[in-house]
Amino acid sequence: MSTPYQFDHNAHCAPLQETYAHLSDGEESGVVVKVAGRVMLMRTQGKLAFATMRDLTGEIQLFAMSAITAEFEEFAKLHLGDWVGVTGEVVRTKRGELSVKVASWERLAEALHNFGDKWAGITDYDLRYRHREADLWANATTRTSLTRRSEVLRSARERCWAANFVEVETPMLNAIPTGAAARPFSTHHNALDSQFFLRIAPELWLKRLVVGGFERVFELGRVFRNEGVSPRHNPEFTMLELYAAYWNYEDMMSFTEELVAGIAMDVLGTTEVTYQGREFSFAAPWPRRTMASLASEAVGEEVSVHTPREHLAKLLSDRGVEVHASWGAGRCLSELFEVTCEENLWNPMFVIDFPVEVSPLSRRRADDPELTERFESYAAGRELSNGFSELIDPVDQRARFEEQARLAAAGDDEAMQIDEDYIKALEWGLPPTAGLGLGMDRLAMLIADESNIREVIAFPTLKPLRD
RNA sequence: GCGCCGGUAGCUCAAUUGGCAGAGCAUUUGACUCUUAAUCAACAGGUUCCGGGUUCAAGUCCCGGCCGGCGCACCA
Repeated sequence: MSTPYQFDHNAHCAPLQETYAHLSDGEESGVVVKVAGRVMLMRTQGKLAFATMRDLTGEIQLFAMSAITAEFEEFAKLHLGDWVGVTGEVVRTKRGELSVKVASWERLAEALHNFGDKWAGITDYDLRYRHREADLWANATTRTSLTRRSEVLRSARERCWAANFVEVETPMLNAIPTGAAARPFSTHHNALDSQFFLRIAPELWLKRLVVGGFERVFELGRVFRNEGVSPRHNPEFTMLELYAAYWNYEDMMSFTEELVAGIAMDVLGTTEVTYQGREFSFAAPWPRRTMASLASEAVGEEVSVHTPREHLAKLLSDRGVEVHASWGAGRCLSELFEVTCEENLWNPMFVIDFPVEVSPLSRRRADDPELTERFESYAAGRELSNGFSELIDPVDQRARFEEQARLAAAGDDEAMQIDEDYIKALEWGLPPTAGLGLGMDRLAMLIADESNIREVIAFPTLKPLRD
């Protein structure tokens, strides 16, 4: 059966429901519209048929009568899920349901599979994730969560544009995977006969653009990390990274809290959110606490990056953490913070002043060179963003990279590699600059009130089926 | 990668101690001029994820594999 190549629809369900809310039972509007969508339910009754049709915006009933509907018998045999285009008058039935009284109709496409049980929908995770197109019709929460994600991305972009950040794109195929501590995916370019890695962060490229004179840049894009899959981790995820010349990390924290609160405002109309049954507020300002003070509070004694390394190591092993020989006091303090504090940080908060040992791209604090001007924001027990005053000194940067290379040699497969091109870029002069990386999937989870990252990713990474 | 749990009709789910593999919806056929998950009647629908094993008998017990959920690890 051939189907049309085109259909001129001129109305959507939800606006019709609104426009004709005043029609009383049995009243006819006299207005003919053309609507299109999928048949979700069908109730036939002899020479009448009632279908529930859904489009992007909502649902409306299609009211067919053998007396006035062309090809009535065929209409009554439509399958659940079939796409139809319908021309008819907007009426309200005697029983009060706003309807399009079908004069003529066309089947635009046939659905060979249904969209699950018409009451329970589709619940099987495997089916939902592998065939999101069906899940989207079967489950309203899938539609709202993915829509929220889209709105979060739109809001973030518009707010960056409004703050005079220029949107740029940097390479995803990188000869050296760098800018974060993570294991990369590798691939091969045939014509160049070269190994490439999918980027784990766009950070160094973006700072090179600042060297080049773009004072404010941002990139909203995918990064790839070859690590575990969990309800909070997808191998490819979306990060907003931005850099502002002449700012320090204090400026960037202010921008971050305003940005996130603004996104919540744009998408939800409020900064007060309920996540998994617990409330919190995105409203700025967010508290700023040093890592050392939070860790001290948690362990019940004063600790800092200057606490003897062996004492920090003991506090860690007391808590069941295996301490590696290569860890210095800074790494130990950072680990101590993570095991004692991280998951308790429910309300949005900035954790600041990270040890230089775990921050190879951050600028040292002027008053304490063992610490950096670095922050991470936390909400609902999860890291949401990471930012710092950028290290602009090429000599110090080379020393940091060399330290990373030593860690790599000692078996740390997430340590960074030395990037000579980046050091050369710094030698041309990076002005004082602050940067931010914000995990957009995590933010979308908070906004959409989803506990699994896959619910805010249309097609999450799954193991291919094989046999 | 490790641990726990799960996989039964297209979808949602049953199946007692190891004892004939079932229901609702969808599909097919029929009835019905105001239905709302319409209703009523009937037909059909199965490699119980895959492969071995134990047993008179396996959806159920054992071993291996595949895929998924959750937790841990890694990480954002």
